[in-house]
Parts: sequence; structure tokens; C-alpha cells
Amino acid sequence: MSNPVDLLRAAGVRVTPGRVRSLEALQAATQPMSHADIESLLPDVDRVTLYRVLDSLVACGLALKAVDTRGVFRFSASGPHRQHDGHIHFRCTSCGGVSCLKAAPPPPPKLPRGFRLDAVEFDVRGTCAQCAGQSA
Amino acid sequence: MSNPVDLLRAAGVRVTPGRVRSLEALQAATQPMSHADIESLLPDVDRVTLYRVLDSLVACGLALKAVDTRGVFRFSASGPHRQHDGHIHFRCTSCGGVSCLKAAPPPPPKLPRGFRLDAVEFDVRGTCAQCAGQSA
DNA sequence: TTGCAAATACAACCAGGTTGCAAAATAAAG
DNA sequence: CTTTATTTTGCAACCTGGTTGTATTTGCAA
Ligand SMILES: [Mn+2]
Ligand SMILES: [Mn+2]
Ligand SMILES: [Zn+2]
Ligand SMILES: [Zn+2]
Repeated sequence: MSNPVDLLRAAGVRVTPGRVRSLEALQAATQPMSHADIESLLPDVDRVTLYRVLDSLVACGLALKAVDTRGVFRFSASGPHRQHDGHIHFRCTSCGGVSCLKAAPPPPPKLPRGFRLDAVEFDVRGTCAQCAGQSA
Repeated sequence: MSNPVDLLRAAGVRVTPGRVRSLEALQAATQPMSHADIESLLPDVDRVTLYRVLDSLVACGLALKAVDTRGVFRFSASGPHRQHDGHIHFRCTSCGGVSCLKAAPPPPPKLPRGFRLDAVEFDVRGTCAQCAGQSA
């Protein structure tokens, strides 16, 4: 069962409307969503509550949280999907949309002695086909 | 002549204390600085004025503006220096410091038809040697 | 059904950045 | 050295994305 209520129950967290609806939204999404994206889908969920709901979904393993290159958090359902992992993303600076690219992420660089690597991120920005077409 | 007043004069912009002092600060810096970095060096320059001063230096070619991976702008003097161009950078998540790495930036990926590339950025985060040592 | 821990709403706050506008400063012309 | 037109500055207000504190409400187990 991948319905939100059962997933939440199985994860051992309280089943609340905010969690159920946020998880539904994440499951329905085709791309990782920002807090603002989700908020516009669930206008009657309090802003701060939504931040905490999303973090709780991450904490219990039902969602993934990643920073995009603008430093904005993006959330996705982490079911059996395992999407968006072995490829990089393109961000349109005009519409803000994210597109999956076929390319693999670049390998992490060698660091000087004593340095510890936490994360690498490859940011690719530009104008998507739609936006480029409209302005032309 | 690479003194700020002459550079500003030669660039055809008005010579103001804020511009002179900001350009001095950028020239003295060993790394690209954020607005906050520069502000702490020039506490009596108005916050908004500093944003505009920095943008004016960029507009007249005396400074370079780049976004770091947290989406924060970083400014550097763009004299005959041409530093920080062919290599990538490491950001310490503990102290916020930036270190130059020897590695070259990864090549830009192929994009789907119609997409236009503006910029790529490789973000490498972790803990620097100093911070790693202190916590150990 | 009751009771307590967990979750929610609301207000306040923060960083980084932008906008509008009146007052002040630059630099050119007289 | 003044006058003047144009920039620049300072200040207040605002914006997005995010966090913290706390009183109230809710989930759910006993
Ligand atoms: Mn993807
Ligand atoms: Mn460098
Ligand atoms: Zn677009
Ligand atoms: Zn450090």
C-alpha cells in the first residue's frame, strides 16, 4: 500500500490532515517541489506548519529534501520511486521550472588534506525551450 | 594605475566615497566577498547603497558578480587579475569560508533542443581542515 | 472517555535582496 | 566660485524563503 495514511501509520507518525495532503501532493508531483509550490497547492495549510510537516515527512523517511542551487529546499516523495538520483537538473531562470537532463552528475573533486566532503551539486541554469520560444 | 579613484574616473562613473572604499575592499580581498562580508568591512556605508554601489562597479566593468550555490552574490575586483576563473571552489558549511581547489570546472552538459544555457556552477560543500580539526 | 504527547496556528524574527523617493553630493558649465 | 542638471545616497518599506517560541488543538493509546 502506498496510500498516504497507511504509509504514515507504518512510519509510526501521527496521521494528520497536513501530512496526508502534503504526502499526496508530493506523490502526485512529477518534479521535486519547493515549499512555495506545495503551499500553492494546499492554500489552507499554515505556512510554518507546512515547513514542519515537510520536515517530519523527511524525518520519518517518507520524503526527500534537497537544496537546489538557489539555496531553496525541494521535496519529493521517497516511496519505492528512487527518482531523480543518477542524473542532473536544469533550472530555467525565466519560469523557475526544473527539467531532468540525461547527463550524469560530475565526479567529486579531490580535496586538500584534512578537508571533508559533504555534498556536491551541479547547477545548470538557462532558459527552457518554452520560455526561449515565447521570447523569440 | 590601479588605484580606485583613477579606475572609477577612467570607467566614466562618478567618484564617490562608497565606490572608492568598496573597490578598495574588493581589491584587498583574497576571495570573492558577499554583500555581508563587505558590509562588515564598511559599517558606515548604508546597506542598500552598498548593493547599488556594488552593482554600479559591475556595470562599469570594475567588479565581477557571481552567485554562489546558496544563491548569495559574491563580488570581486575585475582588474587585470582574472583570478578564480579556471578552477572550482569549496565552501565550508561550518565557518562559511571559501577555498580554491585545483580541479577544473566540469564541462557543461548537452541540453534538449530549444534549451539555452546561461551558466553552470559546481558546488562543493563540506568541512575545511581547520573546522574539521577543531571539532575532532 | 480521559489524558498526555505531538502537531498546529499565529506572531515574531532573520538573512539576503529590491523598490520608491526625497535629500545630498558630484561634476560640468558659466 | 556659483549655479545647475544629473547621480548617488539614505531611509523606509517591502519581498521570499526560512526559523523560533508558545498557546491551543488534535491524535491516539490506555
Ligand atoms: Mn530528475
Ligand atoms: Mn579561486
Ligand atoms: Zn522556462
Ligand atoms: Zn571551515
